[in-house]
Amino acid sequence: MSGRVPTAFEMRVYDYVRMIPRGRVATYGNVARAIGTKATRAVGMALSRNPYAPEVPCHRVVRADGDVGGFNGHATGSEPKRKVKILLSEGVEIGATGKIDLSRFGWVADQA
DNA sequence: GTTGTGACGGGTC
DNA sequence: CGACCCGCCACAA
Repeated sequence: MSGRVPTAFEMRVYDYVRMIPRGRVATYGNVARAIGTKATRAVGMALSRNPYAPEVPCHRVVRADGDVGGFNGHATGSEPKRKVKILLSEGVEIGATGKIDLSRFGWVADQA
């Protein structure tokens, strides 16, 4: 199994993402800001390494544009975005382009 | 210790 | 509108 131990930074990301409620989504920049950093990319990197899946709902973390991001973004034609389906299952509305209305589903820890 | 890259964001051309 | 660039922090080689 993985001999790699998650760093404190990654733990902050997981801890925040883990408490995202169902039917809501947070943006990378939002998470980065919430844990006290500006590295939106580092947040994505931590989620890519997400050893706590599916406990940590990485699919609930989307881009600031409302796009699902790159965790499954190679859905060309016949292969639908798996994470998108999960989000739809959780009650998140997604446009035909795969965009999410952050003004409605965008979640912030401050509201928790 | 240095270099490059990354599941990003925002600004500019 | 889309394409391009820069900057951000963290991590792997």
